[in-house]
Amino acid sequence: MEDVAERAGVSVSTVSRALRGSPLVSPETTERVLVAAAALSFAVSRAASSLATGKLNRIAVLVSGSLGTWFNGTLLDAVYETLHQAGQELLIYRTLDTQQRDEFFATLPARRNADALIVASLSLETTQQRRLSELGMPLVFVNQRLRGASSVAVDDAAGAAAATRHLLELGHRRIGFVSAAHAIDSRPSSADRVSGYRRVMAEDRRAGRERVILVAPGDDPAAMVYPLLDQTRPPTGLVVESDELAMRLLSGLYRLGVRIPGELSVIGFDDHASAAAFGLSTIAQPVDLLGREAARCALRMVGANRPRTTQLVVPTQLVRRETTGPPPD
Amino acid sequence: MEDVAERAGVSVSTVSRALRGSPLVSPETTERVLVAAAALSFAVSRAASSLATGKLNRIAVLVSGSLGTWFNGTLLDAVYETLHQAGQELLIYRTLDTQQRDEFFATLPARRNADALIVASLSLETTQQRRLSELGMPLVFVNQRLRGASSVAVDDAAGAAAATRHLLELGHRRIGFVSAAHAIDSRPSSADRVSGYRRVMAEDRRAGRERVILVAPGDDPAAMVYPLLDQTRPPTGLVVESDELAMRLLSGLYRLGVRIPGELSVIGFDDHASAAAFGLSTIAQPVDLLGREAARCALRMVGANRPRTTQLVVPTQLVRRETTGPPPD
DNA sequence: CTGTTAGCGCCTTCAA
DNA sequence: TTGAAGGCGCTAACAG
Repeated sequence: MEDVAERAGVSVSTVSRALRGSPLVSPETTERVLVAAAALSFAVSRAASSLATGKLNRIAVLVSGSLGTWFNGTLLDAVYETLHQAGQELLIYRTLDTQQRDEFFATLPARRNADALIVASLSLETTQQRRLSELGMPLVFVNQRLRGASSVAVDDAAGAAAATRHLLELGHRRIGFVSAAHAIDSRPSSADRVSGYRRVMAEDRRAGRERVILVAPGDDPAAMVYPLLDQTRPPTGLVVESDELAMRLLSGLYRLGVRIPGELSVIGFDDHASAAAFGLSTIAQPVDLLGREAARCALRMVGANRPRTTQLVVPTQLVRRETTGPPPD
Repeated sequence: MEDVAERAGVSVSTVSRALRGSPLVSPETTERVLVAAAALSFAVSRAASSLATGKLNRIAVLVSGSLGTWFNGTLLDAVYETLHQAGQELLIYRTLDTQQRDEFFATLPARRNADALIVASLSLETTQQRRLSELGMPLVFVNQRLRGASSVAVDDAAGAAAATRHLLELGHRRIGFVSAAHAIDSRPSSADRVSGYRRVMAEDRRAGRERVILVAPGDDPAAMVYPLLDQTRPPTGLVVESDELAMRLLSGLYRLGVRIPGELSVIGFDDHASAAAFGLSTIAQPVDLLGREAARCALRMVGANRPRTTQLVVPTQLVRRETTGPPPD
C-alpha cells in the first residue's frame, strides 16, 4: 500500500480510503490511486483489513452430509448468490458423521473466523445449541426452530399433510409413509414430515390405519415395500420422505414389474432435480428460497448493532406428475 | 490472549506458543495455558494470526456453474475432505456466466485471500490464464492442462474412445455422438470427449461415418434424436457427452416409445449419482479422486518454498448397465 | 479533502 | 524454557 501511496503521491490513509470508494476523497485523487494500484496490481490484504476493522466479510455455513447432495448443493448455491451480491464471502464447514460433528463443537473453528454462522438442517442436542450461542456471533438456523434464535424453515408438516391429502382425494384409503431411519445426521425435517402424515391420517375420516415403513441406510426400499403388496389389504399409496428415497424405491419397483401408479401411487418430497425426469409426483420444497432467506437474515444480523432474531416459515407446493393416480379397484 | 496469559501466569508469547503445541513450552505450562484458554473459551483470531505469519490456512476453489451440480458437488466434497484433514479451510468462488467470470478476473478477489487457488473445469482464455499467473499464488487446474502449471485431469479422450469401442464390440457400426453445445461455461472436457470419439471412428475399420448431434441449452435432446431413427440408415448406438444429457435423452425417448437398448443403445459419461437408478451404461469419471488430488497438489505447493508443478491424469472406467446391447438386425 | 498517529491480535526474533 | 519488543498491513480518530 505504501508503494501505491508513493506512486500516486498521497498518503497511505488516502489510498486506503480511495480503494474503498470513500466520498471523503476527491474524484481526481481517487482516480490517481486506482490507476497506481492497477499498475502495481495491488490488492488489499483482507487479513490486515479484518484485523483493523473487526469485520471478516465472511459468513460460514455448517452443513451436515456431503456437499454433493441435492439439498446441500442447492442451498449453498442460493446462499452464495446472496452473499456475493452483498460482497461477502462463503466459508464452508461440513460434518459427515457424529465424530466430525463432535469435533466441530469441541473446537468451534468458526469462532472469530466469520461474521455469522448459518447452521443447515441438523438436529442439535441442547448442549450443542448452548455451545453455539456461546460463540457470540449471529446465528441462523435452517429447518430448525429454536427459541430466541433466528431461523428459516420449510413447513415440512404441512407439506407431508398435503401429500397425504392428495392421495386421499385420488381415492386412496390405505396410505403408508416411507422413511429413511438415519440415527446420525437426522434432519429435524424428518420428524415433522412423519407427523404431518400422521395428523392427516388420524383426523381425516376417509383414511385407513397409518403405517410407517422404515428403511435402514443400506436397505433396498423396494425390497421392503414389495412384500406388502401381496397382503390382503395392501397399501395403494405411499408418501415417501424424500425424492431421493422415492426414486430408489421406484426404480426397484419398476424392475419387479409393479405398475405405477396402476397398482401403487407414490409421492415424494423435495422436487429433487431428477424428479421431473422420473415423472415423480412430489411436494416441492423451495430450497433456494430457504438459502436466500438464511443468507439475508445473516447479513441483516451482521449489519445491526443489536441484532434482532427473526423466524421465517416458507411454504411447500404440490407437484402432480405421473406417479400418482386413482387406486386399483 | 492477554487474559489467558494472566490467568495462566505466563506471558502472551508463551500462550501463543502453547496454543500451537510448540515443543519449546514445557508440558505443565502448556497444560496450564490450555486450561485457562478453555475456561475463557478463547480462540485465536485467524485474521491476526494470518497477518503475522503470512499464511491464511485457507484454500480457494473457483467453480463454474451451480454448486449443486453433480460434478461440482462431488469435487468440492473431496476437496473439502482433504483440506480438512490438513487443517485448512475451504473458500468458494463461483461464476455462473461470462459476466461473473469477467468480474472475477477483473477483481481477482482470491488474491491475498487464500494460500492457493484451485481452478475447476473451465476453459480459460489466454488473457485470463496470464491474469491468474500474475496472482503470484500456487495454482492448480482441474481438467485443463496448461504449460508450466499444475493440473489434475480426467482422460476424457480415452474415456470417450472406450465408450465408442464398447458399442463397436457389441456390433454397432452407425454410432453417433451427442453433445451439449454450450458456448459459455464450456468445459475443456467437452472437446476432448468428442475428439476421443472421432479418433476411434476414424481409426477403427468397423466404424461407419461419424455423426455429431449438437443439443442447444434449452432443447429437448429426444426431439433431436427421434427423427434420425426414421432415416434409412439410422444410428443404432449413441455416445452421449454426459450422463445428465443422457438421462434427459432417455426419459424423452422412453415417452416416445423407443425401446432401449432394443432399438437404440445409449452410453453416457460421468457415472452421475442417478445413473445407476436409470440403469445407464456409462464411463465412470473419478471426480472424488480428482478433487482429492487437486487439493493435495495445492497443499504440496503451499508447503514448498519453490513449488514445483505436477501434472496428473486419472483414468476412467467402463460401467456396463442396461442401456447398451447388441444393435437391431 | 488529506496527512499523522495509534493501535487491531498475533508471531517471531533476540535476550535472559 | 520463558519474557520483552517490534512489526505484519490496514483503518480510525484526530488534526490540519
